Amino acid sequence: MTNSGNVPVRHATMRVRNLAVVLEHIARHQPVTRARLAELTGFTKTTVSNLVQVLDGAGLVVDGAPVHEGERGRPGVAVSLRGDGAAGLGLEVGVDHLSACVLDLARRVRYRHVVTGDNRGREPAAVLAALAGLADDAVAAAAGQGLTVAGAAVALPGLLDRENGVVRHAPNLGWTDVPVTGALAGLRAEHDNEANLAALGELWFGGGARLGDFVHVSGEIGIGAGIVVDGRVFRGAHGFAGELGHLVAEPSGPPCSCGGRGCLEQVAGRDALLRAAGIPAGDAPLDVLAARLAAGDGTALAAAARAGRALGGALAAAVNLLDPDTIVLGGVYPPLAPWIVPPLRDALAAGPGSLRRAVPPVEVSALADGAAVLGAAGLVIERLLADPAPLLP
Amino acid sequence: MTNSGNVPVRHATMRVRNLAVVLEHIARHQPVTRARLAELTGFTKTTVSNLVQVLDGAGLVVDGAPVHEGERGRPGVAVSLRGDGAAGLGLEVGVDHLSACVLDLARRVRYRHVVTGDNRGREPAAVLAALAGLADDAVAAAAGQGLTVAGAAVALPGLLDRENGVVRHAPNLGWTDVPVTGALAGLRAEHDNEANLAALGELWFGGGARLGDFVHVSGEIGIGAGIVVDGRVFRGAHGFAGELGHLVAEPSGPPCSCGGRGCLEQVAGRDALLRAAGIPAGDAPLDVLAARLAAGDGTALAAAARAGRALGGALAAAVNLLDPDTIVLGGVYPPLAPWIVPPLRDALAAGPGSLRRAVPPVEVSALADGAAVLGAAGLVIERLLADPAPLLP
DNA sequence: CCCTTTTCGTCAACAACGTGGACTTATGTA
DNA sequence: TACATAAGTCCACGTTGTTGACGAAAAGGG
Repeated sequence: MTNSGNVPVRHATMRVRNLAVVLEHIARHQPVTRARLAELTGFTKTTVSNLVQVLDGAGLVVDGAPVHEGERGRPGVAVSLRGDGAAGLGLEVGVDHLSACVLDLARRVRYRHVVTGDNRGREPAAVLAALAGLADDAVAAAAGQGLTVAGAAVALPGLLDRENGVVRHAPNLGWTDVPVTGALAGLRAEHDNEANLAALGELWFGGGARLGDFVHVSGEIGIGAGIVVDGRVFRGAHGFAGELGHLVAEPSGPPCSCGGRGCLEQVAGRDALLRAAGIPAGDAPLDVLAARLAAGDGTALAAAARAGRALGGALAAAVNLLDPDTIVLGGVYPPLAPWIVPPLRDALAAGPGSLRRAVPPVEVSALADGAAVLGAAGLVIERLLADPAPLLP
Repeated sequence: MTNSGNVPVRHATMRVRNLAVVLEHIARHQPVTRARLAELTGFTKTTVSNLVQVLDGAGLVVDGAPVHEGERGRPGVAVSLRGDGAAGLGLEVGVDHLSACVLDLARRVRYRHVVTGDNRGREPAAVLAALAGLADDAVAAAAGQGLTVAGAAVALPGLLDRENGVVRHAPNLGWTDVPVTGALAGLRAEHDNEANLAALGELWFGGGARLGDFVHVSGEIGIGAGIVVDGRVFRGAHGFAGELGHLVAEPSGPPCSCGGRGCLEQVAGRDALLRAAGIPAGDAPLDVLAARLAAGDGTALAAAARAGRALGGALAAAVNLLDPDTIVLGGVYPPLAPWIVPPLRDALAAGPGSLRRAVPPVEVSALADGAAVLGAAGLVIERLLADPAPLLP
């Protein structure tokens, strides 16, 4: 009976929606004439003019120089997003870093800052205070470029209650039931899982034309998956969907903090991988791992192959249940891809699902660390473009 | 970049949408006064009156007797759906039956018919012709009650290309690349997987107030899952999501037609279960199985326990990836539930996912066979209620 | 160099639709 | 019988997209 999304529409609703339509097309096609916008949207030229006028009045767009699109005829006026208009702030609490990122309405990166430092031992309040400091710096830096931060999104590595802004359980930070709402003074903030936001980062900033249907594997200490369908994140009933890390990879494998046995992240997670490869904690252990793999170290190769097989098996289950178009590996995996992907592909192809059609291609994210912050900031922009009402006077 | 759903809104769009809002509220609250509709929807009384007038003109609703809701004041006029208005036709091609079902706009069952008979040996064309016959009978029967069938949906047991109306692969029917579009003369028909429609059947007709977030396990010869989130079916990128039957239940188990090994449906599917229990093909083998279980037959009990454990393991994976609120067992499982559910719950609870919160409750569908036809017909109604435009003059 | 063609953007009249308040009708209570 | 209360309708109005005409600005042809 729950048929959400069927809500009364009044004139004001119609207006906001149509403003969003025009704004999105402007964002997507950057310098665009009103005439072209009319073609793109299906509105009449008059309506486009009116809507653009409103957006202009709100300081979101500007008229630029005349441009010549066709062969003959009067040139149109290029409408563009204002570089000094609204912006979105992305923040990330990682296990070993905090980061911030500011995007303008065209999703161009305008500011970026990362602070490394282990957050595992610190009090949640101290971490959140440091994050708020980062946010203040970012807002100030944005203001220096004439940008007004209109909202924020925070990526957190754990299961969280988005409604109430509480981190329910973040095992790798050691957080349980930590309220995060209100940590950011005076900013409308939204909180989401790191894996979900990393997937959105891949959607908007990933190499090439990433279509809107994929599963992004976020390999960190834990392993999460961001499920993107038709350009939107699939979250399940409570927002906990995509917990790839606790699928069973080896039924009689090592015990996991979740109470299970042989969970994927005990085989293919960052720490498990390093342990199996015999690499001690230290500076840049992943670089060490990559070097040993390149050098042909047997222990390291075996660990990578085992991780690849385990990932492939878990992804076979994900393919059966979620039917993604593509699989993208992110997090710590890209540098290890040459050794992990082949066994992964084998396990994936051997697993069931071959019945239906070709197994989805496995790609490797070109994004370095920070897919999640980018996704977080991009999400703020997404929300603004979809509903510019808060930006109007 | 694919941000579907952001489409220009014009006056006509607004109207249709608002008509849908009012119509849905009428369907949901059956005899309702205009004043109450105004409260429910948030429209003014005037607007409600206008919208109801349009719906009345289209023959979708009627004014009934005056009703007295409050203590004092003028009584309101009860607006109801017309019993002799539009209807939805659901059809199902099962492995051993064909069935049809007609629902009115209030989703009341107005006609139902099942023809048993094995479809495995028959030509697809013959099966589809028989189905068309059933459809004709149903349309005629509906007409006899003053109902006009406005659309149809067909449930099919296999993977299908919904865009083009082609059954890509239905292993249990032996169909491959069978076009099903056009089989139904003069009816706008939609085709969908049996598991998806059975889940919708459970949503609309299942016992009690079934919330809009659950996974419905459709246990037949194959095992499919219908994933319902916020009242809508999750289909994945190509419409193949929910293929629970080919998750690996026993890594070194029996080979499967999909090319894998130890697939869930080779352990917990109908035929696998009967085979393991030592029950030969014959009349009502499931009744035989239930009887032997009740009698304490060791072989049967072992088979059921094994199936339960396998289901629990597969569902643990589904819980991690999909985060459902509830799990509902349907298809052949309800009569076997006393023997299958306990080991299933154990395996589900032991499996990972316990980290996040309580494991979702496992419920048993109260719907006998035919959840899929009901879901199919209900889907047609859903579409009509969400967009009554085709019904307007 | 002027004139025609083509395209862009705007303006004014118009139409669709929800809103607000007044008005009528029907019921109950004092 | 008088008054309060609630349901439903009527009419003037505001908002918003549409239609068609018009002026503006460029390119090509004679």
